[in-house]
Amino acid sequence: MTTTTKKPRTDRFDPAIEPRWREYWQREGIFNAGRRHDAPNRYILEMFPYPSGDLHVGHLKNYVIGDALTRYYVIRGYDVLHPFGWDAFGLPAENAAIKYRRPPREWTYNNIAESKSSLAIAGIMYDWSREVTTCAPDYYRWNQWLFQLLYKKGLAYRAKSLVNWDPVDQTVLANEQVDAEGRSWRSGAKVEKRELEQWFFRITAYAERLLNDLDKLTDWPERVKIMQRNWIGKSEGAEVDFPVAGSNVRMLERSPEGSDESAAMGDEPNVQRGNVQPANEDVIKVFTTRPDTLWGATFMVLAPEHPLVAKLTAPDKRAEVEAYVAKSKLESEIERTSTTKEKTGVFIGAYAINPVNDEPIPIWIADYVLMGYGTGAIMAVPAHDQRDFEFARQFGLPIRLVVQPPGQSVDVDDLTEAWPHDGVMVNSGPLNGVPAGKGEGESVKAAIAWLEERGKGKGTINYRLRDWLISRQRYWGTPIPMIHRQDGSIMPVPEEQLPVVLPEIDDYLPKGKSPLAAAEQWVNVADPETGAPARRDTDTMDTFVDSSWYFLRYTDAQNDEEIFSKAAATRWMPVDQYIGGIEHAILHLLYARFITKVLYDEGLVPDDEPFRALFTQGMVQRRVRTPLESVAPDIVRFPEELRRKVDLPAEAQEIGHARAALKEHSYALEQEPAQSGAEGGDGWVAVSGPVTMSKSAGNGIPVGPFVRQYGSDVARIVVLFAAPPENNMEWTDEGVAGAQRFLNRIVGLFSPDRQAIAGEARGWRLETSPSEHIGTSLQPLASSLTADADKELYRRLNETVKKVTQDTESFRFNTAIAALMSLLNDTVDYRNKAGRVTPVFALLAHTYARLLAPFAPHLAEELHAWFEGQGSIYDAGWPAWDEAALVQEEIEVVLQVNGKVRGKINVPAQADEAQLREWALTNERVLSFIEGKPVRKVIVVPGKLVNVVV
RNA sequence: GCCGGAGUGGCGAAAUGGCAGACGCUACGGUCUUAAAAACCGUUGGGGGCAACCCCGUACGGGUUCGAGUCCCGUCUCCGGCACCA
Repeated sequence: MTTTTKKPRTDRFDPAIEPRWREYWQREGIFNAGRRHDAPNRYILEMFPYPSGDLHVGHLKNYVIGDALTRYYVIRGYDVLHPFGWDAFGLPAENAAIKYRRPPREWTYNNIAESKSSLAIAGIMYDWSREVTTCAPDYYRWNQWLFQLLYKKGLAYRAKSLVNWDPVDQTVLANEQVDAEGRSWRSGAKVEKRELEQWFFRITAYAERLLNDLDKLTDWPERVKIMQRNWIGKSEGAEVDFPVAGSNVRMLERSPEGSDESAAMGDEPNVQRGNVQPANEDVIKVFTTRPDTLWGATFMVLAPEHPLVAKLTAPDKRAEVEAYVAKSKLESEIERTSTTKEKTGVFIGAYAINPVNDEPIPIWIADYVLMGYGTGAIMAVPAHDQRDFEFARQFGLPIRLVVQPPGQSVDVDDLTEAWPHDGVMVNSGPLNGVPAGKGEGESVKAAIAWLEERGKGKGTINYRLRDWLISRQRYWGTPIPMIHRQDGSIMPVPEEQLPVVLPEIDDYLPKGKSPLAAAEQWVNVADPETGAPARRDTDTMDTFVDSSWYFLRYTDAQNDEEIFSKAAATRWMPVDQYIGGIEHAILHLLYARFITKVLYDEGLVPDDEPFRALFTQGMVQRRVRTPLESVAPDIVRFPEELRRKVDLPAEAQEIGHARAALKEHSYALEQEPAQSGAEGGDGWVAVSGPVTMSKSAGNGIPVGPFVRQYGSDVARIVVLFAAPPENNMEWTDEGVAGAQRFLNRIVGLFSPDRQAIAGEARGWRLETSPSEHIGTSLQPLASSLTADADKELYRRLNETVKKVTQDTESFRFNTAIAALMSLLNDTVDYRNKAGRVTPVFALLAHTYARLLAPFAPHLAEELHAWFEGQGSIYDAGWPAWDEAALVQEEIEVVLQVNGKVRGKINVPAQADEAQLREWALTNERVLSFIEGKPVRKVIVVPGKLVNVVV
């Protein structure tokens, strides 16, 4: 694949042309925002990356998509904002710092420099004057300002929260750092839940708006919106107050004689009532989506962490309860929420009073009830909830049917599972006979009305969304700009003292609290009001805070007076097109929407949604070739001579063996590719399926070397053509060769004619009017065309302009490029037959360069220089198709008999229905398939087909 | 378990309800070359036929329609998200 000739060949795409154009674009500021003041705006944005250093071609995909769109809108005459920055705070820098004993800052800025140079080499163009780096004080200053804004608005608060605690390393762990057995990834110690004071953002206050406004986002992928809806997890129901019973209550029991009675008869509940004492002052609030089943609540379950557990536990149960609480504290989230686990729980020796019938019901604790959802307490209705049913069976608790399944009588003893479906209410006092359901006149609404009338509960809405825990006991992040005063109160660092600069420290290892706590000089401050000794908050912010508003900072990145000016935000926001990975479908996008709404409520941004359109691109994958031995031990037995060159037929059996063994590990057996010059493969390797390009998989192709050898334009075509951009795509050598061939063919077609094309163009030069939306029109030439071949090429050109335009705007880059390939094929044929440069061919050449501009920008600019000699192609305007030219004079119409294609005829395009019908019914081939049968019906679709039904 | 999405050649994929497989890759045959590579030309869903052509074919089973890859119902498989969420 490497060319041995040193001189660039004029009939091939030469990557050596690229650096010149990159420098030209940079110098001329072609892609800087604000270049066309009066033109309409576009804000195109790729999710900013964590600066990981050298980029590989997999990283490039995201940027290539954004770059293609940017170039498309620039050539169409828009004023485009296409900025870039770095999500530079975060754990990897800290881990590297711990490992290499160098400041995270140094490591981070080195990586930024490397990544930036990769982007430059690839010719991905940004307005670098707006670069944003989140670890720079002039950025995180505004992060701190934002924190204080939320604090002042009551949206930032401090509360205790359960976190994963590694008792060996004395540190807090993220959920992802705890394995399935609940052990720390680093120390291997059993992780505990520990309660710590943490900072939260009150995102739940925006839950309803975050949910409802999803409907406004018509240009977001449906699945992302669904994921956000699920995450917010709205459910409607009721909050019901269960008073706690005093002493002297008897447990709810099933009466022996009642067990075989049909519960469907609407009898009095077959239970005995205890002697109910007046309730003590404690009330347990319960959230339920099925308040109509209250009459079937036969016990209550609290989360082990529920605050009332300690208080309510009977003295004789205390030891047992405390043991259970301690045990569940040690369990990981994964263990605890495993659905296959058997139900466990402990009776705490206390009773609650069911408010609908004053029955005492026992209170249990169980880990299947989560403190984090609803109120951390449930009423258990075993007949109609599967979890409660399992719990009741496990511990012999009573089950009472209150929803009668339609058309069958049910004995609760025979139930094998709960009945969570519709039916008719029974055993439910005032609700008896009401249909079970959520609609008007149905049980849930009736139950809520009943509760509200009596002050025993109220209809309510519950969200699964939790408040956002933003404090981290970490070094490499934005310091939380708060001061803890002597009296225990907390106050913001005065605004004029911002930023609170992250101090330099030596030891980044967390030790139970933030590493910042060790920076005594930094921590100790004077109380801004009293001058008394006070201490800074030593936690840093979650990096998701940094990334929840960076797109706003781009609109006014140099502003050191405010976070951004309202005018700048109004000019550019919302982002017209946001591009990034699906992995951010929930957290980042939800947080960014939340912060934008907060700023909107402050009157700082013009729109309460940040991203008008969202595109989630697929990843770049590549197969990994590894020595056989490293895949599976059994492959080692593969005879040595077979791992070298082999005689296939003779050794087929062994090879088959190896192949089967490899398949078990999802690998394929392949002969090593021939080394250059050598004949055939000289050994065998195991080849994995396509896996995402990454440093850890070792299958990334570095951007720099690739671009120097093949060219950025080749990389772009590979990535954009191989598959629709939302799909994962496999990077292969064959794909690279195909892209190269495509560009070579373009150069091969136009290069020899460049002077003639430039000369031919003189008379009817394309108009260039950048501010015009539609671009330049192809029409001027149309009327002068006489030859059929010329007319056909002109039609194909217009057809292609239309397709490339529409496909580009709708992210179908693969089909846009396919259309360009197809037109190229036709044009090569045309040029060979014409034998000279005709006006239509020259027009095509000029136009083709423009159509190529979003996808192979360097070559497009080179072609433009050949043909037009001056200026950038991005100021030359985008071609508009000539709609009239798309109409063919003669078209092919398909003839069908009973829906099967039986022939085709060429007819004038204007032929009307009657004519088409006539031609079809007299067509020989059609007649032969009719075979004299009577014609029942003839369907004519003008311009398309005629279907004869017999 | 719940909620989504997707199943089309050897592969990546195309196809406003109207000629299934555009475009590309691979493979095979050919031209050029001492040879190879590159480039160029041709073939490439399956089956049948000397041929003109014919039959079958978009996961599976039904349905709607003159006509279904596309719409509807059911089944299977795969992928993704959530998951003891009361």
